Amino acid sequence: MLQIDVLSRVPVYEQIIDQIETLIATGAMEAGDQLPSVRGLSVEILVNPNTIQKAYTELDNLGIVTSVPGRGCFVSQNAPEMLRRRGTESLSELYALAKRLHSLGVRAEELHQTIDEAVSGKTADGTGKEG
Amino acid sequence: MLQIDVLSRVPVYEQIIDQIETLIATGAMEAGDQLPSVRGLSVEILVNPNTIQKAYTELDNLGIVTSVPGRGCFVSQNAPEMLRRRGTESLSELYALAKRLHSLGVRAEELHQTIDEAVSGKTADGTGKEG
DNA sequence: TAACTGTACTAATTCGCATAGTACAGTGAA
DNA sequence: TTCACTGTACTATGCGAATTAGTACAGTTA
Repeated sequence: MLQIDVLSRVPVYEQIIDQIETLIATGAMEAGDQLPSVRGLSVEILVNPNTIQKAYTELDNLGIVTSVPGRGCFVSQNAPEMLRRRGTESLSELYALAKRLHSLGVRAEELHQTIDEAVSGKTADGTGKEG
Repeated sequence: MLQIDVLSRVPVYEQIIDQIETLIATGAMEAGDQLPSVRGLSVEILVNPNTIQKAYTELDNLGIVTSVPGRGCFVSQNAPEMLRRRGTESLSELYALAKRLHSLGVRAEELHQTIDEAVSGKTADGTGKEG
């Protein structure tokens, strides 16, 4: 289900958060759906249960999931709205990164083209920008 | 001269690298210009000399500056070209971030608008996206 | 000679991340 | 009730990156 890269600079618990957010945002998971149990997911992706719980707790604090002791962890009703708001707030990161690249000499046209590629899911040069 | 944010998740030595790169890219520093000495800068921005040296060493490895033992550290002749190449390579980061924001529900138009704001150095909503 | 420059070490500290283990309480079906 | 599941809480530990501290060496230049 989830793909964890232990070599990444991004902490495992953040990778879990990001991927669950993506699953919800893309419609792969809907409001009311139950997430994998803390212990079950820890076995599946070979990660300590504490790390899973840390991710779930943060998702709960973000209002994206709702944890019910004894029952499980479920996608909250207003998760899509929270995610969109979260994305809009993160536009500041895009702003800062674009500003930096532009200051380094990258043309505005290249920046816009990269946005188009990201939105369409394609790359113009085939260099594999995911990696 | 340099502004260090010790509360940032970005390591101090990376902040130093980024800001010196920006100074060169914007023309505030030119090829042949001498950088502050390791010890001098450490006193000025209240950072350990080893941290300064780590930044300088990395800038040297990137071909952006040239260190001369006994003389000092200078902006290399082909620094602008190296910076532009570095910026182009970093487009993959912009690609990944844009892809993620789009998956969270942020419209392509908002992404392009943010790029425009970053390039022009202005914000449409005045929320202070730098911060 | 003296004061600067970059460079090269070792040691210690701090902090975030992750793991390991144990324990407690709520839920729901057999 | 019993049992297996659920989330939650807590302590202890290990690890690695970042940073600081201190010392030392060699080249440059007035």
